[in-house]
Amino acid sequence: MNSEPSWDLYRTFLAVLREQSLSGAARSLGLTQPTVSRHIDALESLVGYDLFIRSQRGLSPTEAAEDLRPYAETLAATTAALVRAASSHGKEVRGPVRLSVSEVVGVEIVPAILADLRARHPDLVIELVLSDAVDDLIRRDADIAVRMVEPTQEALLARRVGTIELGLHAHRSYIERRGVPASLADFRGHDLIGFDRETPAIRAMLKQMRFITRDHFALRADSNLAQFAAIKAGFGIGVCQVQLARREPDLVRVLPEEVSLGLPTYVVMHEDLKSSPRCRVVFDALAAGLAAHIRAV
Amino acid sequence: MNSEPSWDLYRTFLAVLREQSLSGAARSLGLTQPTVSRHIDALESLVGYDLFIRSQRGLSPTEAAEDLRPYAETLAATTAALVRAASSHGKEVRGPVRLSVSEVVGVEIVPAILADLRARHPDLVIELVLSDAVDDLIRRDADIAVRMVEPTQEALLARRVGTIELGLHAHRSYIERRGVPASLADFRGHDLIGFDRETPAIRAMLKQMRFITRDHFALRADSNLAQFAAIKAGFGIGVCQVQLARREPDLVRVLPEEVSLGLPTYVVMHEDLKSSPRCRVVFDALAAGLAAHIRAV
DNA sequence: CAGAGTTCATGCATTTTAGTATAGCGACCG
DNA sequence: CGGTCGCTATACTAAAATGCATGAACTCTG
Repeated sequence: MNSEPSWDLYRTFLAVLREQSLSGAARSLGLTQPTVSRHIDALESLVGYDLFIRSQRGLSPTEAAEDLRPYAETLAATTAALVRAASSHGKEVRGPVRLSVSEVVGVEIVPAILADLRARHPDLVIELVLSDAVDDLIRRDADIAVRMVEPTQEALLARRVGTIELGLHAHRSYIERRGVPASLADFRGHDLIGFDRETPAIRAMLKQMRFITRDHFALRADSNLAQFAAIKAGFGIGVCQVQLARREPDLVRVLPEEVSLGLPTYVVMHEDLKSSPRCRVVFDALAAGLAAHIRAV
Repeated sequence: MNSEPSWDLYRTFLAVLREQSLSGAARSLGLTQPTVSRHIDALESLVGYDLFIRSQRGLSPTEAAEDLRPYAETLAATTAALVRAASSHGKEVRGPVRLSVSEVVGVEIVPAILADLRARHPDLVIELVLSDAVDDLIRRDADIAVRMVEPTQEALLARRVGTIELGLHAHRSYIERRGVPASLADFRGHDLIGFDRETPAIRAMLKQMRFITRDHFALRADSNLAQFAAIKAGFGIGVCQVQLARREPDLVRVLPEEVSLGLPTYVVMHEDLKSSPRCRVVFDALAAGLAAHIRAV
């Protein structure tokens, strides 16, 4: 137990965890393999036990190393956030802003908003992360996020932009081929598009459709984007955002009375960043753009 | 914009922020002043602007440096957590566990629980932090926390241990001198002990005592511990935990019907740590100890 | 089964980084 | 007002970390 080790050891440690080899880690860090090797040696002699099992085709992490991984990941995310914050100090709107949104929102909604924003601020750089993880902001994986649950952390600044509505939809070609189900019970004879693994959000949805379980699905996909694409391709009936479906002339809503779920939608940002002009601008643009999207008929 | 800088620069940066001088930072880090100076120089040339204003009596951080501070603090907390996690790997219950509890809980309740625990596990080391900050766990400032609000982060493992009840109390000597107030309106003629700055928790309490405002207090202290001590010293009437007051033979409860507030109490831990025996043991001991304390007559 | 392409480990030279010593400047105190 | 003490900045030296070159072991492929 010497004095605290160099923080660089943790960076190397994480790289080795990710690359599963000293050589790979060295490449990704811009170092050489012996250096990486020495870093890991130092870390291991520091903690007093082995972190990796060496072999000729790489290093495989021990259980202990995996336990330490989340800390190292947090460190990496935080240094990245620090660099982002540092690289864009000042009153101008410039530098990187890291954005975390869901797949569907990131592909179908925000690009237009960002394009418009970028036109107004040519020095703005957007890093777009497609993720639903709620703690992205706390862990500094992102500066700004769009989330469908109300944020409860005090350190977060949230603005509600309306309610995204989910509903059942199908392509016109499918409806012409198979007809419209008259009721939920009528689903038995239809091709349903649904989830693969169950998540809390999905459980809420299922409460409305008690007859439906995972077994009824003819296509199972966890990606909402893939589900949406399947609906548009006429594969069958599935859930998607009502506001998005309206933009597609050939999508029709199915059983709007029986199945509807509103997702309160928020733009969320760390409170620390509210004094940052570039984050402020992106935050406001997102809030305005999403609100307009949600209100659109 | 070179390749990523050494993470050690961030550590030095934080030390300089804290010590407000290169020499002080060097002392706290076990480095020398020129080294620290070079680190700061490197960081400044990297971000492209000044982080500190040099003077003969130290360095004062610029606004930009203060903006970066929270990131550096997170880094420090995370490395510390990593070291803690690393230093206690294995099946035995040993090594440090960092505990974050409120002042009152930390002084009046937990010590007994910890003493008992330590007797059973002599290799356990407890780091006790007296804090109410809700994000201590996410930021890895602590491994385990006792909180009076329900945690909402998914990554947290929480166990409810009961409800801590708050009520008005006074020392017998005070009551003998001044009598018991007959109603809330009767408080005017009494010496009240209360808060200095208003917090969300206090606002909830105040709803029950609409007649009372900050101006009525004869003693204002933000420290609940100081308030409790003042009550015990016979200074006047104040709010404290009912379960704690019961242990003091000379404390009597005032207006139990009119003023009562239940705080749902949780022991909270990061989900990552549930596989760590030492954390598990502390978590369970806290849960059991607090539950027993709350149930005690 | 041999050769190409990986991997990690090790010895040595070099570069980088840290430490030592010192000078200069300002504040504080008697 | 002079002496002391603290701070930072700079030149020089020592140490430490890195890179290079190489060797040995293993995998994959033709």
